[in-house]
Amino acid sequence: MNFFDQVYEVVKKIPAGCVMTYGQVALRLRSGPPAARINISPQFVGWALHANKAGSGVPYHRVVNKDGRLAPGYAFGGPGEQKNRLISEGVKFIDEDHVDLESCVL
DNA sequence: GTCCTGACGAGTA
DNA sequence: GTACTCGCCAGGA
Repeated sequence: MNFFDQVYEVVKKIPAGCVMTYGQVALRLRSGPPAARINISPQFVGWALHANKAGSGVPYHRVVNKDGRLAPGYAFGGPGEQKNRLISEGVKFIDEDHVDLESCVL
C-alpha cells in the first residue's frame, strides 16, 4: 500500500456528481487513518493519478485543482473529454472551464 | 545508484 | 495584489 493506492482509494470514494480538489485529497490523506497517513503535497496527488492508467476504475476526472479547473489536457482524450464525463455525471459548471466546487464539498 | 522531473498549493517578499 | 520559492514522494532516464 503506497501513497499511490491511497490516493486511488480516496478518489474512488468520490461519489458520482461530486468533485474534489487536489488539496482536498492531499488533506484527506494527511488526516486519514494514522496507519496509512502520509505527508503528501497536492502535486503528487495529480502525479499519482497521471501515473495511473486510465481505465483502472479510478474516476480521476472528478479531481480538479483548487480553482475548480480541470487538468490542462493530460486527462483522457483532453479536457473536453474530462468535462464531458463530469457533465454526464451531473457535476455543475460555473464556467466553461470551472466546475462548481460548492455542488459537493466533502 | 543518482539526479531530475512531475496534473499543485501555501506562504513570503 | 502579484510573483516567486519551497515542500512533498516516487518513478523514469
